[in-house]
Amino acid sequence: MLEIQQLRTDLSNITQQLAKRGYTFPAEAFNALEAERKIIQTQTQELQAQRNTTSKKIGQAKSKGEDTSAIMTEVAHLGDALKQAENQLEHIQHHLQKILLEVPNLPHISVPEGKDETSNMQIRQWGELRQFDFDIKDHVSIGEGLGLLDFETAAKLSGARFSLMKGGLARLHRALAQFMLDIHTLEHGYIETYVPYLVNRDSLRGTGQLPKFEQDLFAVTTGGAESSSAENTPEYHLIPTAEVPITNMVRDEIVPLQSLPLKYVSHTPCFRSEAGSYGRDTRGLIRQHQFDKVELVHIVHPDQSYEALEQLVGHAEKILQKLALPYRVMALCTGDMGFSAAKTYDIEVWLPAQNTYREISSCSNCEAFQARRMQARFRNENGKPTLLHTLNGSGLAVGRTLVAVLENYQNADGSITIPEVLRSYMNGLDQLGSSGAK
RNA sequence: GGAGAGAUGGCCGAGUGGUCGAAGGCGCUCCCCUGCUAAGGGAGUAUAGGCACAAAAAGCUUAUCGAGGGUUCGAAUCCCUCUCUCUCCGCCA
Repeated sequence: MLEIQQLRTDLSNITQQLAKRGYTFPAEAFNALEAERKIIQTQTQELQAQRNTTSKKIGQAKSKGEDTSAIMTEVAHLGDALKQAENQLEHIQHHLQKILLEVPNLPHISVPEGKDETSNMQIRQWGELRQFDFDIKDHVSIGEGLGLLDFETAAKLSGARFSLMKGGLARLHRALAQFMLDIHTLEHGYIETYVPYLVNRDSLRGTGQLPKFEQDLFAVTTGGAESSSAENTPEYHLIPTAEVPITNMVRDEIVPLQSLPLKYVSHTPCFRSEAGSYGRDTRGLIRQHQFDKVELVHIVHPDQSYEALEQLVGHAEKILQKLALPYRVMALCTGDMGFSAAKTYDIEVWLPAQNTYREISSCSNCEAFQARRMQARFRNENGKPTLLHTLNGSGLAVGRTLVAVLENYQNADGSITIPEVLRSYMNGLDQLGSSGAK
């Protein structure tokens, strides 16, 4: 959410900046509402002041035992006028709020301008692409070839865009998550958290998923309850990312200055409806309704958020480096960034079978955008409550990392070499496949 | 799911219709006193918004005692709904 004062005083500039991301701010509607708001609010407050002073007078008179009927008739008509003004004001404020909640964040000055991903800018590249001397397979063929990846059964159990892993593959998946958690907690100083996977609407509004992106979420109703009618809106949604529960820990809080920065990591499943992505990435583990992710969140002093963003990306990169998976870091352009982000780096891992880099992490500085929605503040140097800055990033998406490991570490016989750093999590196993791992 | 109790400022806690944004205490800040890191005295100490203004300060003003609604000229206080916490019972991985 943007600051409304900024919109009042600096509208044309803001409209211009939002246009860079392809968002058209409804300036005329906003101005009209603001003009109306100003009049009605002033009027309402005047009526309230009038009511307050006369009520006080009545109180004073009564305590002296004086007759109050004269004053009483004076305020008799106040009530209706006041109620009407209050209703009108509330209506306008609602409308304004609705507009505000749907406006995306302003891009940081350093963000490259552009319409879509073709304008994203490569920042750096890491690792050597492996040369294969055999015909490589994609992760689906590899996993199914091993008999450890089974989309058919997953479809029977649930439907499209679900997966089922077994044996060594399921374990490798777990190993990856454990490995990531250990690096982030032991080497990068994050606090491990276990969080709810079902959250309420306030939380989703706080991080920006609601009200605009409800169709991307899964909603949950209590068993046996009336199916969700308009009145009966679902109480919970499945988290699309751990960013939601983690970041919302500071919602409506004022944290002490000394506790900053807060750095949290959590491994959770994520649930996304993938509405509007029909036909995209239908094969394999890349785009699933349910996937695991290790999420990193920073809650920081506003002066430090861009420094924190660099650190955050570095922490995610570290995982790929330790796994020896080649990747590149991209700065997203204005048109490709998410709703809440002021600046985003994507990390893209090399997938040899697709002969391309694919997104495996997205690290964003949301500045005060989420904090303003959440009223997440800290007590600053002068003791004043001040909005925090929030950042989040994947460190990393576990399923996609598994895809990268399968494809980059495949052998000619269809087996997989287990990356060195994961072997201690695999009971010392160094290969999945021919040597007979079940 | 059943029965009961509760939710007040950074914290504790008083307040059952009128001058209450809220006693008192603790904590914190500043000042005074004090031959010394003690004791004492004094002052201050919520947040968000609106108006006006070039801007800041000051000013005027509104809202907020878990949330929302209601009664009333007037609500922390009365009524209704909801949320959360605690105790006991039931059920449950």
